[in-house]
Amino acid sequence: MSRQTVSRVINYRPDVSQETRQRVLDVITDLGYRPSSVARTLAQGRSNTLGVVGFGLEYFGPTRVLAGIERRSSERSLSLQLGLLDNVLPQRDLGRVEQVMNDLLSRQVDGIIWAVPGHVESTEWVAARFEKMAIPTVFLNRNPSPSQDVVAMDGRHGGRLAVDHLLAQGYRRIGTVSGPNGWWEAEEREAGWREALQGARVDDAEDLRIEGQWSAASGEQAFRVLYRKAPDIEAVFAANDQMALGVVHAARQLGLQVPKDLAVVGFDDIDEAPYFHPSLTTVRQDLNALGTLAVDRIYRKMLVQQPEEDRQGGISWVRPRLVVRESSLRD
Amino acid sequence: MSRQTVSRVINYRPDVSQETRQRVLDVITDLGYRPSSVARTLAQGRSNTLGVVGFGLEYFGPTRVLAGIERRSSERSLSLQLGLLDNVLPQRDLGRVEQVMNDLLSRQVDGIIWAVPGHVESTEWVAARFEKMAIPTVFLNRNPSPSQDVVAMDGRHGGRLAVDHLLAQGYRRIGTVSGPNGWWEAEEREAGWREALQGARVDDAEDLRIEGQWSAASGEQAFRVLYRKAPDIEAVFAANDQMALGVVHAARQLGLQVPKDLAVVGFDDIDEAPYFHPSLTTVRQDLNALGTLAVDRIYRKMLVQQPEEDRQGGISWVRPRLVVRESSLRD
DNA sequence: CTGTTAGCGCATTCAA
DNA sequence: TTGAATGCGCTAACAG
Repeated sequence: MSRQTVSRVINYRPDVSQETRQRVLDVITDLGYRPSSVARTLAQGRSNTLGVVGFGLEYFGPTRVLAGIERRSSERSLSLQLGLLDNVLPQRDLGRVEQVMNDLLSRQVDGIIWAVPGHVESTEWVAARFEKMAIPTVFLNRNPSPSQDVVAMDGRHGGRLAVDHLLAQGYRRIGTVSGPNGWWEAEEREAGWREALQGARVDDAEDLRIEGQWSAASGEQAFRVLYRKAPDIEAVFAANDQMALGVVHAARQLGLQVPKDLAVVGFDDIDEAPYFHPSLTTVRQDLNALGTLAVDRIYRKMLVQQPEEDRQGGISWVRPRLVVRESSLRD
Repeated sequence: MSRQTVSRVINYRPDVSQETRQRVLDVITDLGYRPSSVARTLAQGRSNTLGVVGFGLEYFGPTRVLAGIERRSSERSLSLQLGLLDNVLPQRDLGRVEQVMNDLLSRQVDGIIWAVPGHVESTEWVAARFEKMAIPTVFLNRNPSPSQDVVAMDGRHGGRLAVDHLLAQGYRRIGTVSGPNGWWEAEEREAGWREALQGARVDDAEDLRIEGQWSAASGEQAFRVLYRKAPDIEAVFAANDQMALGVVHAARQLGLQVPKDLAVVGFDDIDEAPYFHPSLTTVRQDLNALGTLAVDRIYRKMLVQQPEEDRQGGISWVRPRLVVRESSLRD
């Protein structure tokens, strides 16, 4: 029997007779034969593999997104080739970036999901880097661009949800501990805070904004500074749950009770949030959905033969929702 | 110029003249030539890739270990091929396991790190599954076996540290909320608890042991039951920080103050632990080191030509350490 | 429905 | 130090 016939069988081609197919299958299981996807990739030029450029594994968000990507990929029978970056600014660690990209490309991945958090100082660079690349790419959580496919969480909406909730309870002096300057997600959440306040005709809020670094320690530190500057602050929207935890911690040490003296809302809804003391009101993101969407999106791009055709790009938003717990409830 | 010469250049072979080498390198950068690792793998039979079989990305431990593995791999110029399992019992999800293993093997990975948490009901199966496999393999966090290479966290030691700390402060009625029955790591930590108590001649502790499921919710639930059975309980060693958080939560609702009425010690030292209220005493594991060690270990195995030679197996332990905070401090 | 020929891009072996 | 022949395991295109 020829190798061709075998190839046809393992590729589920219809043009093989039933008995031949069965005979081949029997021998295959007998011999424990395992088709080499390496050879197959070389011959076909495609690998059924997705390249994912991620950002560390120390943060909650990126990790959960990756989990979503992994699950959806395996459902679609795609393997993952993973490369992680430690710096939000790829251009600051060119060596590593080139190593990762090179690895992905030389392995013939069929598409790339760029899951490194967006940052003002990197958007230009990333756009340029991918400009001439012929490979289908989907970007996660960065600013929309007409020429790119982006899948993102609507942090602005989330910020509005959080602040509207606080406003609805009568709070007016509402501050925010934002994420690090320059991070796209941080700026979106902050914009949501600002828009909600403007919508309620609350002015002079800019002095109630302070930068954090995502960590609980930075949240604690930030609130200390904020409180010194504006002791009349009534509520805080923190751009993630860890910082919210830090804010609560600082408030307690400053003799403030949460939520009695200070209302706090976080962002993410990490698993521990319901068990904090007080339990934390927060904005929940469906990170898993984000990953799923990214895979589906790139999967479609991969199927299209003409790379020129649906270059339309565009952004898909995933909307977060508010989860109200104790930390924001005025008595 | 022949392809052979090019091949020699990109493989850093010594037998090329300086000028030829330079000429080739120039042309390479000019053309943006990128060697195909697929073709290289096919020709050489090795891929410079590590296969990692991990366990979800929803848990703290496995994720951090993976981070350590990734970092060390990239330092050693190894790529990662990732496959995730959702069930601790591989034999319960045969389809997925075979899919993952098949994928790794058909891609010619040079070694496999099995990073699925050990479980009594799976140890037999896993051992059998890898018995005849010729590929270098290192196992993470499972029971030592003479024939296998295992890298593991010494949870037993960690448990002893936690309980000795409680004993040193005069507590005697020390309970434990363990991890799910059957999980190797859970049983090790529990064994540490038991050994420490026996070492201090504290008997009758078995009624103070209750099973949790790693989650904060399960910890809360467990402590409620425990407290009902034994209201004289003075301290709790929880097998992870989330459950410890749940215990604190339950205690508070039961009218107990931590640490005044109940001392609590966790395990893991998640980033939020210092910011809990009260801040959480816990056993810190260097998960990054665990990953690093695993990569180093398999790297060495990969280099050995004779697969038979150093079949000695053996286990490498990583020792956790105690971090004392408020939740366990009497007075 | 099945077999033949050719080639994917590289490394190994041997010859020059 | 360089080049030529051969094969890694598979699939595309064509022929039968």
